[in-house]
Amino acid sequence: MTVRTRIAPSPTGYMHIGTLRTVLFDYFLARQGGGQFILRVEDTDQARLVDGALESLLGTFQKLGIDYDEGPVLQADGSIAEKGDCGPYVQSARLSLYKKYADELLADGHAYICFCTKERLDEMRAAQTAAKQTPKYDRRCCALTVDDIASRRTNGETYVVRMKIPEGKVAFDDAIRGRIAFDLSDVDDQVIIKSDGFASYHLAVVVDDHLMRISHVLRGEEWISSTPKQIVLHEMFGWKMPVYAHVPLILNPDKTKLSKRKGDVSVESYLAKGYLPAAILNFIATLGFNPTADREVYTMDELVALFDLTKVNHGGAVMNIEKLDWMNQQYITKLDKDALLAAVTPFTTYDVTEPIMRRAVLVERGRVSRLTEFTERIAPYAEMPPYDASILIWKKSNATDCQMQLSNICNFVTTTSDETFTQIALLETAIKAYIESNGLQNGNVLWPLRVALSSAEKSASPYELLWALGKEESIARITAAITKFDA
RNA sequence: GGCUCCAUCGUCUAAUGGUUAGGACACGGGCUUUUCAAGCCUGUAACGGGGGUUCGACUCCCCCUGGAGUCACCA
Repeated sequence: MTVRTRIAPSPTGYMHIGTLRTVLFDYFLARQGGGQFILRVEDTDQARLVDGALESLLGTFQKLGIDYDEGPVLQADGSIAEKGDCGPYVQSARLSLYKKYADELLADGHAYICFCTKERLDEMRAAQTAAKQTPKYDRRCCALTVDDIASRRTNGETYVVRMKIPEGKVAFDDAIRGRIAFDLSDVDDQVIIKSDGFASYHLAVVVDDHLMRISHVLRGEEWISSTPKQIVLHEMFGWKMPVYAHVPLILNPDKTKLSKRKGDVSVESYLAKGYLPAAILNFIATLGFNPTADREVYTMDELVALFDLTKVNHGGAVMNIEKLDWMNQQYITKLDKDALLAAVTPFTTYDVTEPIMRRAVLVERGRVSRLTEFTERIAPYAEMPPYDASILIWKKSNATDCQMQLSNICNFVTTTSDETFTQIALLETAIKAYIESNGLQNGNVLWPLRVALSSAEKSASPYELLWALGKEESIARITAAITKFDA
């Protein structure tokens, strides 16, 4: 069987972190078996439409580097096209299709027209809730005659179409959790066509999954309880059910479903905070799924090869941001130079193609866990911040010695070859040889040198600083430090 | 409240009847080191409770407890 998975987000303007994980699992499943991964957009709620939301969603797929085989595509000129032969892939363009299938259900007696107003429904639910009953539609409109319905429709009364849930039990085999059963007496007569003529989720998803030949439906755990409605719909149409797999929820620190109120829920916000796409992908893919027992970092190819639906955890997972930070740092460290510079560019106003700033980024990369931290870290390389002369003095030394050491090292740096300045290791060797041959103490020389170059008590090593700043700027900074003692 | 799902360190997780219950993040200590970071070594820390089944349960079954999700003309 060819695996055809799909993700079906509603276009809200951002990609939920939970959606991303489902995307990843869909992607892994499709890619490991030569299947297809399909993107479908569920925009049947007119009230929630957001301008430019689809473009933004597609843009996020591009930024993450996740490709799909069918669905809407954002083109270079900003317009949206589609690929695949099961289109359209946007539900608002499929209305006539849903209408047709709803009519079929109506004709077969599997659905009925309901004129009940929102007010009546609200009252009914309030009463049921007060009586500690599960809120459910009371089927009053089932009693309507054909003539009643015809006249009320011609009078312009608005109505919805509800599916008529039969009696009995229903069950399915979840690919992650195993068999899950429900009693249909607990299931409400779901609205399948809304009064504005749009299909509701339940009808649209069943029709689309069937028409698009979806073999595996991966979705969040919050959908488990609505699955019986979709099973019933499949039975009414006589269609084969896809395999369902409900992935566990991603949680707030308090273990409730991840929500905007309690933290960042969008992939875009993590991107904006300076997390690398690769780190986000790695981190989210291994939330609730553990490929091997002894490793944390995986490439997408490894994940595709190792992914196994039956190994997906059943319980929800709290996002451990500190671990994401750690993982991001791992990825920043491994980035090749050009990729690092390209990644940092959007996050800083400094020109990282300028030699000193470029080297500053390379030196500071090991001390940064998010891209947004670079600006602050490389600022001292662009302009020497003011500092107090007292911090130049090594704890085991004094001002007189400090000034002398700086003068001497300044002379040494002046006579150091340009060739030596091309590599951190060469600088380190040269400085250490200087200290050794003059019978000096590391601290007496290295501490003031480093502070003179960085202006800070905590910083990169003097060798890294010398390399990043270059000979000329280094000498200028050391000279400035020496004169501080004369003031 | 009904229905459904879930349950190993603080967090993410490994273990598929027999382990000193392993790893990662975070935290503590140490090494390295001029400082910071990184790296390396190392420490603290978990099977929710009760019954079964079994020679033997983290692993299988039941109950309890706890947590979560869901009960819309939102998806």
